[in-house]
Amino acid sequence: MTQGEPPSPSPRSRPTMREVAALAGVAIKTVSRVVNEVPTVDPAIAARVREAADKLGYRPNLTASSLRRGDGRTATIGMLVEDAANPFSAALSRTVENVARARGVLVLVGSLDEDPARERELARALIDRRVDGLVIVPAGRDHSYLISEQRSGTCMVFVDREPSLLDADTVVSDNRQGALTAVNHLLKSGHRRIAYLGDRATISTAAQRFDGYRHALEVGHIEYDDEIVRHTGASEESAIAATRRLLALPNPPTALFTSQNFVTIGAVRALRALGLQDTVAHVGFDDFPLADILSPGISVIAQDVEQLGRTAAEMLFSRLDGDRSPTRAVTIPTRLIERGSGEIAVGGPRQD
Amino acid sequence: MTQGEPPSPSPRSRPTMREVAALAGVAIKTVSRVVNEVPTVDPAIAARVREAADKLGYRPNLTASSLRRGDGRTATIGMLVEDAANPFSAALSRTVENVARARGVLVLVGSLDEDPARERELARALIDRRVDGLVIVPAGRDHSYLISEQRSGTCMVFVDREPSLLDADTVVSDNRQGALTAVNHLLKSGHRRIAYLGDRATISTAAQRFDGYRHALEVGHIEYDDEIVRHTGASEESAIAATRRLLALPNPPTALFTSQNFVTIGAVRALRALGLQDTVAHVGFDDFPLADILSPGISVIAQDVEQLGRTAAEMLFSRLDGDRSPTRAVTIPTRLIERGSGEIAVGGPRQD
DNA sequence: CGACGCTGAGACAACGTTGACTCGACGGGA
DNA sequence: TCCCGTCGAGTCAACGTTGTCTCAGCGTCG
Repeated sequence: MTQGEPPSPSPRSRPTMREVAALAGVAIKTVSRVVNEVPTVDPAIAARVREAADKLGYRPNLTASSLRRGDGRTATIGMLVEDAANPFSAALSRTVENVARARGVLVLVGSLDEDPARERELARALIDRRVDGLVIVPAGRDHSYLISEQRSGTCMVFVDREPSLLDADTVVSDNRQGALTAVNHLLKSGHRRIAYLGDRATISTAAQRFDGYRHALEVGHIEYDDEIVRHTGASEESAIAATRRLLALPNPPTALFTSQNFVTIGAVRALRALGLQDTVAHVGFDDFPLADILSPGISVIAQDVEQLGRTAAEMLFSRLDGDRSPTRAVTIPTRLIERGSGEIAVGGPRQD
Repeated sequence: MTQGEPPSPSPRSRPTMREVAALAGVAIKTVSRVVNEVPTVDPAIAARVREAADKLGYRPNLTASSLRRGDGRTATIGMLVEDAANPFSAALSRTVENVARARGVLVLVGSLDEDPARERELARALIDRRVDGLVIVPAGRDHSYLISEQRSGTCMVFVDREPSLLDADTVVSDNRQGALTAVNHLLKSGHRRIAYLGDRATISTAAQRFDGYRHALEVGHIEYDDEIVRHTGASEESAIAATRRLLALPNPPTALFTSQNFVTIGAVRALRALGLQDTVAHVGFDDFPLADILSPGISVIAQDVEQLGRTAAEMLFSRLDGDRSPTRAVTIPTRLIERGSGEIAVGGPRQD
């Protein structure tokens, strides 16, 4: 296991402009000018300064610079997601990173794990580091604690879920319409007993998707039945258990609408374990990798994660660029992808 | 789309200790003491200060604080991954985040997309922000540009891939042994014509896995055949094409060893498209979600991503805590998961 | 030939905070 | 009663950088 030398034999600290200036025989301010590429520096002197900087391995200190600078910008934004490891959050933060990258801005990422306390802590931690702005997938239901931050000039955009008790820019998927489309799609195949399986109803996206579900039933003149509705957590395990219970009912559903990623996967697992994957129709909200390769392929309402992230980031940067217009709420459409599971007719595999 | 009021009607800047001090009628230093919870402050005064701070919505400025403080710590580390959106990188950065979180440290994440220039840029950008340390999944083959940073006191740990031309702490999976295990496993089922399909050979992990493949063949007295070895890029598309070409050979392989995530998934797609998923044996390096739910399930050499990330983060923090011992190279074992695809016998489905 | 504008570099202070030091008040022991 | 130690709060400078101002030197034009 042991390999080499101590990593820093002489832990002397980082060179500063002062040292570069001394070596180049100029004033600190001149070094500053060269580093910031101010054109009014004699090329010969600039070259000497650059040489000295290279020799010492000088790197500018952005924290000091942003402290002194007029705008106080740190060229860093904060991003709060549900869990950096889950595909949705990962894709979202990557998109935001891409937009930020184009402007030389870095992204501090934090995972909330659906914990409102953690949301507050992390938001504060980011603000304490004076990030230029925040992109937030909120976990809590009360964002009034951000009002003062907003007034202090911290820009923020909410993605995927709306803020509560706070007026801020927001970008969300059209959850209600997506759910409605999903359920309508199942109705079209003749299903009349369609179960709802979703995340906790306190989560705004889940609530909206549930709302779409109910609305679709209403329009289709299907009586709502509490028995085949389950608001479980967003874990595969609880979704598996819930699906099993649903299908063990005396009058089981012939179709499932699952309103979240992990819930969908849990349902898929449960259906396969019961050998019902070709019998019970299933549409899930939010696409996931390999959904197309399963048999049957899983039909989903796909969110445009890239556009969610890009729009949010662009809104944030336009605020940072000085946009003072009223806050906006942008809705990104979803799209149904038919892969097989959602096209199963009542009582068995597709007939056509 | 339009919603509410302008987000910051009075963009007055953030209150500072000075203003809190003025409101509380004390000196700035006293505010500093209260904020830093120095115990030698009169409780009554401390309460007054806290009240003033709350009233103004005061938040300490960590950039200023870290600038002035002796250690210059920013309570922020940088993490460079291949692509924040891919499952391996996402899981890795989440684990690092977890370790950092326990210490009140935030993580700046950057994606390299296998671009060495981007690696240098981003590493510099992080250093310019004076992160306390770096966790790097390198893209390049020359890290000598980091020597001066290391000497300047920036701690760094490499994960998943070793550094080149630089002596630094490293945590990697046992790639060679993992590949060896995979190929041995296929040999055990009687396969003699085992194809290798992997990422570009310039990537150190790919090279090591390829090395394990060759070594296993050697030990098994199987002649190495260039024709069934493909060093493609890490994309599903190129893996699909390569797999198709392999299986169209006059003397096609009876088993596949795919040495990377996306390559594995590409091979799975190609096999299924050809209807050969139950005929050609297949072991992939690196596990992926839903690998168990496919039929057949995909046998893989699973990396312990959590331990990779945790070990790397812990090594970094122990350096930050002053550990000056020689650099270490830690190897994390892998483990074979049998799910079906790797247990297919020569010439068809498993017989037992 | 002298005044003036311009160009390029340096001096100085300040960003928000904290380390090192100072100073006043209070209490206890001789 | 007086001196000194202690405790709590304040003053000052500095972290590394940049905005503002100043100033020296030079060329130009009347």
